[in-house]
Amino acid sequence: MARDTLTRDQIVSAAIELLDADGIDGLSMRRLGHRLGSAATAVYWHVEDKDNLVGLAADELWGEVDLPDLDQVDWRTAATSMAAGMHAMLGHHPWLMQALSNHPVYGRGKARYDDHALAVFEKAGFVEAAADQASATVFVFVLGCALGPAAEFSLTRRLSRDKGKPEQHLADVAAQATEIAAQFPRLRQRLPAFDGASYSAVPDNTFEYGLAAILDGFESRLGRPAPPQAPLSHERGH
Amino acid sequence: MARDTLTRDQIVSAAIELLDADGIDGLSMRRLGHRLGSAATAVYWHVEDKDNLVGLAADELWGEVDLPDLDQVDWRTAATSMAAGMHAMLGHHPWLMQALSNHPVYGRGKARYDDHALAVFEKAGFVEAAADQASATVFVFVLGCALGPAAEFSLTRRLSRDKGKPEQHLADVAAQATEIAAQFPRLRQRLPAFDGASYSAVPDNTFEYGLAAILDGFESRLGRPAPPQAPLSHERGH
DNA sequence: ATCAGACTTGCACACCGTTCAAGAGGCGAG
DNA sequence: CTCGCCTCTTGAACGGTGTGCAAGTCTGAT
Repeated sequence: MARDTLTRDQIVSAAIELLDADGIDGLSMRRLGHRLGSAATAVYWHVEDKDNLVGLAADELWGEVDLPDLDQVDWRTAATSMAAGMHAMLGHHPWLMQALSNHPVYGRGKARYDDHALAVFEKAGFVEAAADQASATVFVFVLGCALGPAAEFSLTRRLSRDKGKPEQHLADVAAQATEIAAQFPRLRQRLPAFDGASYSAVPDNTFEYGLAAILDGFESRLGRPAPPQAPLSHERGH
Repeated sequence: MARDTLTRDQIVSAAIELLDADGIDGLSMRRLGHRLGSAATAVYWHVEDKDNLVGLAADELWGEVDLPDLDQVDWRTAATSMAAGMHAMLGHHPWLMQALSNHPVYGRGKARYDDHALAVFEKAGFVEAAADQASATVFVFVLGCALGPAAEFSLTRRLSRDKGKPEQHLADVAAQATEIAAQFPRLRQRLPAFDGASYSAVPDNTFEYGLAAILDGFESRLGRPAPPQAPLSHERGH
């Protein structure tokens, strides 16, 4: 074995560092190679693809979320803890949302998380498919929570690359905001961030609020047998 | 005014067609120019940026979601209808998730949707910030639901570009799946799609199920005064 | 000492978003 | 009619990207 030979793990963790620092656009194979002290194309021996690489990176991070001990806590705190862990993880690595929207992640780390989540809802008393659905519901909710911040992060990174742009962008957003405020008085009244800065329809504590609401819904559902429900139409009428 | 001059609207709708057909990687300025019968760079006179362009496209689509008449239906059906409209829209344009994770969308169309959603939850009886939070909760949930399909779409598009890859990818996924199934028996038992194809932890009807659960949670919340709730820690302990 | 294989390298290709100076075309003023 | 202006388009060019490929280097076993 050559003295200085690359490792898949080395590559992945270097990639994660680059991704955390500069977002998904900041990771180029050449930069990664430079970081590793190797030629850019050396990576291709250990990893099939760039997509594959960020997939590995993503799965690595899934594996690092710590999981609650189900014998120690009730299902609701367990679920809350798992959601919080995932939420925090997505917050620390905003590029993940871009990665996940580009390429599905199947991997050991992700499976580990899913498995534990399933166990939580089985413990709660959900039977069969209901456990899958309940688990997926909070999973999907947490993902959605991460989207806004991820977009903001990505935008900020991009703006800070060419300086001078930020203030022009702020001006654009402010103009947009006042135009919108004029047309939709309810929005102006509600969203305090409407005078300039950034306007987001998602308040900061949506995660806590929404998660609590979802778990409330689960509890009320566990009390009574599940009512039959017709699927909604996914097609827009016109 | 020159006879054949480009319009912002022309550009945006052409961009949407390209995006729908080939995903976000399939939209290149040169292809767009070709489609419009112009040079690639002509677009830059009407639009600042590529990011800007897909932002406009996204907002256009927000504007096309049809909104329920709040005088005709109760709040729960209204909320369900709005969520379904958004869900369908995201399903028809899978590239949107990638766009949204890359660049926040502020625009008239989005504002219109947000405003109406707010009205729904005001009608439901949510007061002040609670309306924002409730609205944001289902918003964020629907976004999360769209992530998986979006990723799948993007992957499929990419695979079908270079042929021969698809079957190799399927083989990889299948191998991965059996390895995972061996390690996590609970997952194998639960997820039927584990024998090959694609493995997703999110069942098909998660949208209907989760939405109903969320709205259940809202109803139980509307019944009693909101309990005080401490914010969860966003930091991982270590 | 030799040979096979594991790994690395540099070059090359095709494509990308974007800039910019130069050009073309219609329109109002003279 | 014609001139100049302003709006809009163009083609070339730049620096960057992911990746394929033939050639090279190093290491450990024979």
